[in-house]
Amino acid sequence: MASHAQEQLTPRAREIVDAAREILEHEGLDALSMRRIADRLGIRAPSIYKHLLDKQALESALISAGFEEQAERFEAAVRDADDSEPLAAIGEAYRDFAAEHPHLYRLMTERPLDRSQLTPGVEQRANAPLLEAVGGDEERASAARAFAHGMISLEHSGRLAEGTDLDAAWRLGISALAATGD
Amino acid sequence: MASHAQEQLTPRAREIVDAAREILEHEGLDALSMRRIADRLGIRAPSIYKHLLDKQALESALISAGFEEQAERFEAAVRDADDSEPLAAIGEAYRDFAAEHPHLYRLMTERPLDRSQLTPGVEQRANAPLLEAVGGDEERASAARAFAHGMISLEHSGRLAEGTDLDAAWRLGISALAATGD
DNA sequence: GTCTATATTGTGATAGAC
DNA sequence: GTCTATCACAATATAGAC
Repeated sequence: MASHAQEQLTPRAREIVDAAREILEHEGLDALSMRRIADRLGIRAPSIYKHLLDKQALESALISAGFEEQAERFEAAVRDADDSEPLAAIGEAYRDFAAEHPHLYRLMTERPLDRSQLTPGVEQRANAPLLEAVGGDEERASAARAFAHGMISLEHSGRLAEGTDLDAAWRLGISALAATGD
Repeated sequence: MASHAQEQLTPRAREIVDAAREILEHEGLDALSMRRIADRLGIRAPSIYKHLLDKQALESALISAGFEEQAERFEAAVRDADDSEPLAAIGEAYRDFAAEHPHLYRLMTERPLDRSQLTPGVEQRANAPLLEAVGGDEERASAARAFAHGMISLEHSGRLAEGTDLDAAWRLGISALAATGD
C-alpha cells in the first residue's frame, strides 16, 4: 500500500534500512548496493525484495530519516540559540549535519527527490526553521540555503582554494545573508 | 606523454571529444558511455582507445573545455559591466553558463577534480575574475561561489520552494555578498 | 522469510587480426 | 585506425522452490 511511510516499515524492513544506513555512512553511496546490504545481514540480495518494494523505497527511507534528523537539529538549534541569531545557529547545525553524515548528505541533495515516497511533511519540517528564522522571506531562505549547500558541496568536491579559511567564509556568508537590508 | 593538454589532442581525438560533448549536452551524464560515443561517430567503442587513454581523459577534456568557456564568459562579463558591479555581472554569467549547459555543469562540479589531467591553469583562470571582483578576499570569493553554486545545484535538483522568485533570490544573495561590511 | 537460478542490462577495457 | 571477440565485472530485479 503506502509506499512512503517509514513508520509503516515492518521490523525486518527497518533492519534492512539500518544496515543500508551503516553501509552508506561508512562506505559511501557507490557501495550502497542490494548485494552489499544483504551481505551485511547475512542474507541474499533477492530476500530484500520480500520486505521492501525496490531500491528507491530503500533510499527514500534513508532520505526521510535524514530529513527528520535535520529537522530535530534545526529545531534544537533555534531553541538553544540567542533569539538574535537564529540563522547562524541553523547554519552551524546544517554544517555539522553535513560534516557528520557526508554520504547521507550527498544522497539527500544530489538527485531530484521522489517526494511521493518520503514520509509526508518531513521535507517541509526540515525546511521550516530556516524559513521562520528569516521571517518567512522565501527568497532570503532560498539564498541562505543555497549558500550553505554550496559551501558544503564545494568543500566535499574540493573546490575551495586551499588557503581559504572555511570558518571565516561561513561567518561572512551567514552574516551577510542575515542582514535585514538588501 | 602529457595526459592533460587539450591542445595536444590529435584531430581524431578532438572529434571524439566533440561527439562526447554533444551526447553530454543532449542526453545527460548517464548517457555518456564509450559505446554511445562510438555510435555517434559510426565506429566501435574499442576504437576510441586508440585516440584517448581512457574515459577519465575524455571527461577531463570536457571539463577543461568547460572551464575555458567559463573563463571567457567571466572575463567578458567583467569587461562589459559597470565597474561598480562586477560581482553581479559574474554571477549572471555563472548562472547563464549553468542554465545553458546543465549536464556539463554537473560533470564539472559533482565529483572531485583530477587536476593533473586538466589543461594547466584552466581552473584558476576560470576562478580569477571572481577573486578580482572581491578585491582578492578569498573568503568572500568562496562565499559568493558557494551561493552561486548552491542556487544552481538546488534548482537542478528541485529543492527550492515552488513559489520562490529565483531572480529575486539571486539579486538578494549577490547584493548581500557584494557589500563591503561584514 | 530465505534460498537458488536466472534474466536483463549495463559498464570500461584489452588482445590481436586486418 | 578500425574491427571482432571477449574479459571481467557490476547492477536491479523476478520466478519459483523450500
